[in-house]
Amino acid sequence: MSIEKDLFKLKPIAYTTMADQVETHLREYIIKRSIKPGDPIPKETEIAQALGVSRNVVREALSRLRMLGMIESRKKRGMILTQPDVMKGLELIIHPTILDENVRKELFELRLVLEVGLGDLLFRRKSEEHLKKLDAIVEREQKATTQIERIRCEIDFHSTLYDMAGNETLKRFQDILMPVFEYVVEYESKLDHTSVGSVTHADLVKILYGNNSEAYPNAMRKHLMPHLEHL
Amino acid sequence: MSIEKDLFKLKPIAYTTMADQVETHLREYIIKRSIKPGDPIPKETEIAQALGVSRNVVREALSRLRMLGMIESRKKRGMILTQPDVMKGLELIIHPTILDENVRKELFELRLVLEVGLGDLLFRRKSEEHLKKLDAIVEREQKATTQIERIRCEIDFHSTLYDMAGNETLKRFQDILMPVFEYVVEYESKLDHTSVGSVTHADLVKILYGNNSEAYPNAMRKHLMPHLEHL
DNA sequence: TAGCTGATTATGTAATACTTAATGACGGCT
DNA sequence: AGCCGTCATTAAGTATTACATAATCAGCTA
Repeated sequence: MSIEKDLFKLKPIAYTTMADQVETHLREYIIKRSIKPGDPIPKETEIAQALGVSRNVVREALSRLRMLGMIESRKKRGMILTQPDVMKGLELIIHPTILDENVRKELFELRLVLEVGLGDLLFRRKSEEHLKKLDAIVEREQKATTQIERIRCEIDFHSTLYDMAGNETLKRFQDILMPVFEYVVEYESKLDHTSVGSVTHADLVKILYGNNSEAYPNAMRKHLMPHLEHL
Repeated sequence: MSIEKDLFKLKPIAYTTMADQVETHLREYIIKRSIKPGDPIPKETEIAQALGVSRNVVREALSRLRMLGMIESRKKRGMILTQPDVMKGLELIIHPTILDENVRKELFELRLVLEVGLGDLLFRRKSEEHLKKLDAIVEREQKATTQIERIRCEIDFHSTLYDMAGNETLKRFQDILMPVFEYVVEYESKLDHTSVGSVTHADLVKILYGNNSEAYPNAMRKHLMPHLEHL
């Protein structure tokens, strides 16, 4: 029995196809020649010939890089390297329903970590505009009558925080993960009935208006406490 | 002039190839039928015929999903859905040299955010083992004579923190981003000469040994202060 | 029963031909 | 001379065919 397990650990023998090899070849090519966005890369036929494979295989490899936004191709003009969106890859994989329970849970933990650690970016980049927007959301929330409206405010509030942080990559990260969060929260809400932490959104806004950046992390921790207790 | 800018905003007209369409088709297929890892998906020829495209195009789409680890294929057995590694996509894109300056900076900010927010995971999951390991690293660091050795300790210390957090996804995230961090730190170190925050690694370990999880976030903030000041 | 053999099946690879869009050059027109 | 339309060219996108390869199964034989 343990022998079998050991055998499995040897993994299904890393079988690499021609397309795989061409892909890594292209990556290396790009890196070694330090090709920059906008620079052209060789034609499909040239690559095929140079590597001694069919154009078909080359196209598979290129198709992958294209999906990740690493290259763009126009007819006749050939293909050029493009500045990829770092988070594109994440976006392509993350779909709540195909992720397994545990990974969803881990991603949600990641969110908690991010929001607690967000303080310094917020205090450095906050603006009147953002703070007013938060005020408006808090007000909307207090007037809200339905659960749906409250949840919408909850989402808006935290999204606005990410906006405030002034980090596009982080914001994008959050946008991609959002659907997963909603999924988890929905699950959690079946356990405890939307219990609220001892620090409210209004409290957080008050802190953000001030200058005491030390107060933020633990305030946010208290705000998120209901979630943290699930860990 | 403003007219030209407006024209550019119309974007390069979302030109979608057959492969793109087949790809999204497959994604929808998988999601709508709620196919689980291990389940088989139709044969290449079946897909091609069903969608009225050449097998070639289908293979390009499948090749993409395969790269992301969403499917696996064996000859004859056909293809099966697999549990993708969420961070695979990131790994495929992130290479320090092809990322632009600004993105690298943003990713580094992300790191700072993560480490400050890490506290709750650490206090919930810490173990004697991990703490002892941190002790050892601190000791090694204090005995270190070369700059290289100190940097190695720095990396080990923070990596161990991520281990301690007991979140595989987060750990993987950190592992992927690491090369970028090193890149940024190298850049930073040319500005100020590895100035150290007022809280040392030893101080952090002391806090982690204790029970006061409130102390962690601001301690880590002080530790990272030299970096934070660059924001 | 065990094991060999060959048929079958689905993916991997190659080769060819054609379509389409973008580019540029040529040549004619005002 | 400068503008414009036409046409050839180029490289990517798509389709088709053929074959290689590996895994699986069924059937046959010892």
